[in-house]
Amino acid sequence: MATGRTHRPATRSRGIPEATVARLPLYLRALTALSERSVPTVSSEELAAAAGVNSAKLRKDFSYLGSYGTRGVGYDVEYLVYQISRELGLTQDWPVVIVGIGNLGAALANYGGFASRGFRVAALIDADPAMAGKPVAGMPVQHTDELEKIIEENGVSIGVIATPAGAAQQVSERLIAAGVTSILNFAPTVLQVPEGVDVRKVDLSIELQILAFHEQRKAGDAEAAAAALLPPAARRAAEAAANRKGPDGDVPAVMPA
Amino acid sequence: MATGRTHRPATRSRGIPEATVARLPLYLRALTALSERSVPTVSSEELAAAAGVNSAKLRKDFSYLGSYGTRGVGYDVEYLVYQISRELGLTQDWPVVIVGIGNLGAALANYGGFASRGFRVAALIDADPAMAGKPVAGMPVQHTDELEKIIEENGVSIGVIATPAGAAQQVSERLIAAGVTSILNFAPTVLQVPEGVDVRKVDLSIELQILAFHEQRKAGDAEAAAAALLPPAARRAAEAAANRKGPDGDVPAVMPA
DNA sequence: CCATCTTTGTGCACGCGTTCACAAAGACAT
DNA sequence: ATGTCTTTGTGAACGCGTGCACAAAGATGG
Repeated sequence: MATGRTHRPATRSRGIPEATVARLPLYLRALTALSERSVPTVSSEELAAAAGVNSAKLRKDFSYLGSYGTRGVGYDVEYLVYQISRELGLTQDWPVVIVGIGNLGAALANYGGFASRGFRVAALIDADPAMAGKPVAGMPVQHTDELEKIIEENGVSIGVIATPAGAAQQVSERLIAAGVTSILNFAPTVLQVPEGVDVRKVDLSIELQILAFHEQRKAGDAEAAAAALLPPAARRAAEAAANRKGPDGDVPAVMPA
Repeated sequence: MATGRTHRPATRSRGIPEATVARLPLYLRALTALSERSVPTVSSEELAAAAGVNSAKLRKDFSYLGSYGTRGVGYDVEYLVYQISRELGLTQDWPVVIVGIGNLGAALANYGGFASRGFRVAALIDADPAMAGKPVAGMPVQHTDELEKIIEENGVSIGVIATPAGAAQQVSERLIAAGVTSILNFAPTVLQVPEGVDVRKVDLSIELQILAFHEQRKAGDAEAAAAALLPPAARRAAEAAANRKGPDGDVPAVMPA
């Protein structure tokens, strides 16, 4: 997957382990799909398969919420949907602001996943005066000057940062000063935030690098294992590596982020 | 942060812990910034601060790569940049295909973070015939029919899925059949993949839900602290009642993803 | 060459998360 | 009622990751 957690100092929130919280949305999605198909109950085994986790883990996760299952039968889908939604705080409306309406910010504004599940885009904010007033996802972009006013008037507590890396820290500081206490950061920077503010980061570049590491390992293993018996993918990867550009192989092909 | 890992069965790759691998790109970014400012050496303390981690953790991470530091001095920035790049496999070129050129796919295609660090967008692929040939990020979109050919001709081993949820599983199967062994999945679905294929997922909706959980907890804590010390059961009942929106309070306010 | 000072590298202990395996609980049939 | 069968809920063991704290290593100055 593509993100890591930030600043969660092992503070188990209300007795529910952080790892469990991170999986609840996964369960919720699977349960919602079952609910749409009018499936009344589901066993831990089935649901675990749908969510891609171990069934024992799922049962233990649910046990933190309470005993909502029936032995010999399974879990009531509708009831569980409600319980998880409530636990995650999705029974209320969360106004969200998106700061930085470039390619990514615009894509986020158009993303359906925001609108569903209780998240409402309260405003789109950009520092470029030329963007002000332009409609994106059926909503006029507002200038950064309005940031504090928007947050206070709408009671926004969650902010999404989709600005360039250079602006992210400053934006986060303004968001926090205005009352935001949770930030989803798409900018490739480590945000420095005060105690009590939650930051989660989504970093495409980092995810790719992690994949590259494993990819390289696979290729290397395959190579070392046998020159013969190469699986097709590894063989092609090796070829691609051999096709490397330029004979000057000693300078790392790394560029600034 | 905004991602979770998938299907990493505690298989410590080449002796480097997965948690360390996930941090290497972070260090690399901080080091690259130092390198641009022509800083020759850096201590574990300084670098850890820049990367937002504990200095002991950083030193232990580096110790898995080898002993690249000098006691009393610190780490040589350029050398470390090279070593980490090599370890992550960034000294070679990784051709990548992006499947699903909607808002998000287009944003990804335009994202600078791909072009840098050895990742090269080899092709943009979409199932919509109307998209075929249209230029996105200076590159013509190709139709899904060409998927297998593109992957094989370019030796692509990393695929990015930015399609709607419904198409993701099928796309992943085609990618894998054609030789892709690492997938970065932006679609809100759990991909079912065979052994040996790495999947990382980026799920905006899940990240927001996790933030909402903590946000609710903060609000709840403040409330509970302010109000008289109600027993947990009573408090949860009160919350449930307060959280009901509208008069039709028995239907959970959750929508399909 | 020796003393001092800085900073690395790591042994160790602790806590979280995962998984196994099983007893308890309930449904269902007879 | 009673027995059987299914599935939950959880005790316990294990392994990974984290962070402390310190000894070893080297630089630097006299």
